[in-house]
Amino acid sequence: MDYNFSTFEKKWQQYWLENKLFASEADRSKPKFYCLDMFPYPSGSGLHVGHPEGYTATDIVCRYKRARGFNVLHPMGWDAFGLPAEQYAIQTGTHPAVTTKKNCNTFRRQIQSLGLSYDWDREINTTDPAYFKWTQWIFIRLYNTWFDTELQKGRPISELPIPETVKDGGVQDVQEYIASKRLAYYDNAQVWWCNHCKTVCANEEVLNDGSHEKCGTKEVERRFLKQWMLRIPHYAERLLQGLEGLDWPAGVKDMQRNWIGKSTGAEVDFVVEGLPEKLKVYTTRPDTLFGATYMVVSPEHGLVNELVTPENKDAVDEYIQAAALKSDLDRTELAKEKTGVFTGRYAINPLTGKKIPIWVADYVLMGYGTGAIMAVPAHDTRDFEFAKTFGLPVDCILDPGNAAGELREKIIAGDACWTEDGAYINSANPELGLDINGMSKQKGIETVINWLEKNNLGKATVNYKIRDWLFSRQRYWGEPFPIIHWEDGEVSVVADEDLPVELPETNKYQPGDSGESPLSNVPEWLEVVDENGRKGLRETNTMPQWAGSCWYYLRFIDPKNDEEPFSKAKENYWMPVDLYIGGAEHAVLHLLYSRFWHKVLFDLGIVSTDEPYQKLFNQGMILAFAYETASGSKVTSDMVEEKDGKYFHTQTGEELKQIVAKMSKSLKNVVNPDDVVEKYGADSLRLYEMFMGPLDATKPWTDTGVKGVYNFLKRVYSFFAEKENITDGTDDKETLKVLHQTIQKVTDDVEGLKFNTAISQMMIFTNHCYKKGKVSRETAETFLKVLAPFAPHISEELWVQYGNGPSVSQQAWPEVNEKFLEEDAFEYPVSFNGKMRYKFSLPLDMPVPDIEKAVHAHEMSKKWIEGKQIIKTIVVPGKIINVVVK
RNA sequence: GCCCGAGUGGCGGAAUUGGUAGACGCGCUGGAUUCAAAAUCCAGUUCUGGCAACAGAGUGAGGGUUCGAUUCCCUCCUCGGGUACCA
Repeated sequence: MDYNFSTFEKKWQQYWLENKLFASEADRSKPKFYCLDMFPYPSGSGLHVGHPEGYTATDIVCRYKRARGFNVLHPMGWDAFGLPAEQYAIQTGTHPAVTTKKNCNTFRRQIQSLGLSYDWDREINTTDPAYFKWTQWIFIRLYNTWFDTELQKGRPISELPIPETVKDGGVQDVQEYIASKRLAYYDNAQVWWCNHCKTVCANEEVLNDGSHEKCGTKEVERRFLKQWMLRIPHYAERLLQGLEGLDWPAGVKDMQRNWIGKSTGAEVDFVVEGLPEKLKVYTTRPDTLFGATYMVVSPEHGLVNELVTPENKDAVDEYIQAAALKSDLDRTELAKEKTGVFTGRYAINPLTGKKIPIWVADYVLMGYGTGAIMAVPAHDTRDFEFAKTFGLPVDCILDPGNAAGELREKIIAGDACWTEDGAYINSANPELGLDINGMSKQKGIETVINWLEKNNLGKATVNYKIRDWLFSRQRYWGEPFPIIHWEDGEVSVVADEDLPVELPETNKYQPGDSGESPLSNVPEWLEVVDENGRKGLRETNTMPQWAGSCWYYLRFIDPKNDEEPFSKAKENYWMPVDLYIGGAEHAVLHLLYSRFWHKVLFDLGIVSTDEPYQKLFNQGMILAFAYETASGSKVTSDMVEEKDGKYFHTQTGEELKQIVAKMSKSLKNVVNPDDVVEKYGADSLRLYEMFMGPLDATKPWTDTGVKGVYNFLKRVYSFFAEKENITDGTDDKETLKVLHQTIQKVTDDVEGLKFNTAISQMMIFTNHCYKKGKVSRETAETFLKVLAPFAPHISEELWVQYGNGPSVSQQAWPEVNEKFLEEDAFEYPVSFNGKMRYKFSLPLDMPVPDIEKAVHAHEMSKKWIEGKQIIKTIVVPGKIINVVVK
């Protein structure tokens, strides 16, 4: 019986589609399971083999869950706004919508060719006005929400209390006050600008090396532009706390915690000589205040002009200008050498009463804390470097004790820096009633904060690294903001009933050099007039690509609703997402943004859960083998030949080294899923993607590996399609045991997302069938039910060959019968001093003393016991026997 | 620098409340089938020594706990990911 997958794979895909076998509706009588894939950006190059990895995993889980009686929601859609389609439009004049539609069609065809059990009636597209209408609707909700820090909760802007002092200032002041509290606001912001893409980008889109994540060029710089921002830091604590109850990889939680960057410390006010203003600093080490020997303000600090004395003005101005011209990249690249300049001004250390100089230096960032620090060079490495560079005093106030070893003397002398715990020295001022000498770090911090608060010089403070989210782009192909700027300065949102604000037709997609969006070139769209004849301009920025993916999981619940984003009853049934699988590259941004929006919607009573994604799993990257010469230069795969496990250049004959690298066109090692489906079938592709290794591991693709699973399916087909192999009788004990072990193992492994070992168990079962030659029809059908989630096409095909009606996908999952797994004897491995020497079968119910006797008397034991003394014998029933001899 | 994760045959990988290291697959070797090849089926395959029985070594390196360690603890090395003047 030949395994001609191509004769039936298409047939079954069509059957599933036409009969809507995987469509689901909210149904309270059944338990629900919402299983979500991170939806793709439909690029022009089509699916790569990384996509089906996660999709197959969720598909197996969904098919399994259905068989277990769950009502499964398993949707797919397109995150289709984005730069490539727009770049293509600039080059060719093709409207991005046209390109997008074409790419979506390719993606849909490719995904459907893998037999994935999506409910295609729920397909969504972020670029569809019927979808982004609601993205705009949510933006309006963000705009009309403020965060009540007291309640730690977002509330409607109509509930915002306006202080009397603000009211006294008039309407303008009230409007400004309200604007300052909205979660979405419009402001002049220093932002990253990419000269290549002609748009701003978020901080997080600019990589460490100063290149833009999206285009890879280093043409990014700082600019001041009017921008939309979202106040995500208000939700920092909620976003941090919310992680606790989630079933997410620990690494992703760590990365989010890291990104939020909570730190606790204190704000301290320093008196400045000759100025009425105090200089406020933030420090996590208020305990080291006795050691503060100078202060630093960032070049952008608001007080710099007051601080600088006339004789130092030129030098400081020059420094500030130079710092402003430097990109952040330059600042960090030159991080090894600290720069700075003295303002000429002194502050007073509140504990020592000493005059300490105030410097300006760019190692202090304006965006964190108060933009000013107290410098404790003896106990902070950055301050230490700075102090050494500029010859500032280093006063040690913490004795490291023996922990520092030989370093200790240098530290105490101020010639080295110590940031760990120790015992304080020189840290007392009897006049002020403060003495922390001898205390440990923890105690010291508490004591100093208490003292500062009592004396009104400072207070305990919490700080977060997370910044406001830059939420606008100067591009065409994105969601328009539902915002109008009126000629009198008022900013208003478009009324809900006037949504969506659609994109205008244009043929000029090229953004301006100074930050104008292409939308500003379309006057008939841009200019509006209200009923009173007041003129206004629409917001010409568009939303970033993150916007559409922030809430798509909610739209899947009710994708065709044009009255509301989704029905509340349906949301209540399906949420939260029970399993969310996607790449680790979204560990921070997408998942954090999405959680933020969700929490706002939760606070406003629009969704019923505080968190959107209950369980998250990251599939690993699929890599490919690549080849390089001894000097490290890469060789494309078509120039490589293998001989006896070694690799050689086909032209030069040079021996090459096999390495593992990302698939890339330049290395010519990209694997196209279409080719694999064509050659080996969809079931083989699915099975191989799962068999390669653990789902979360990065692993290299090999064609021989695909052949391996293809061979397995071929064996399955030729055995189970051969009528002579299938009997009407019953099976022997051994076969039933392997069958039920297989049900057990596959069940456990699917629950644990360990598909590779599930497949290996199915291989063991198949090998067993070959050894037996014949199995009962009942056993064969049971096996097909187990195989079906992994290789659905072949399972359907064999299922009907047994005279069953379609479909195996609608059969209940088989139950394990423990009776077939029970054993009455166990073949014990017998060890002597921990080394296994022989095996010995004994009844499982044999008492331990009898086992010991039997082992000591065993023929094979003689050799190991002779001339030695038995110290003891360890028997773990059903596991192992170990005899300790001497 | 800091925070995660991972190092197991020729290769992908399996096994962890501490209990037979190398399941399953690839590759390789031998056999059957064939005029022959492909395909398929069967057997073998951690390394070293030995015809074999068997013995010794063995999960990145070194140390420790234990009757017993791939699994737990300490020190170190290598690789991958994240992050970096965040006071």
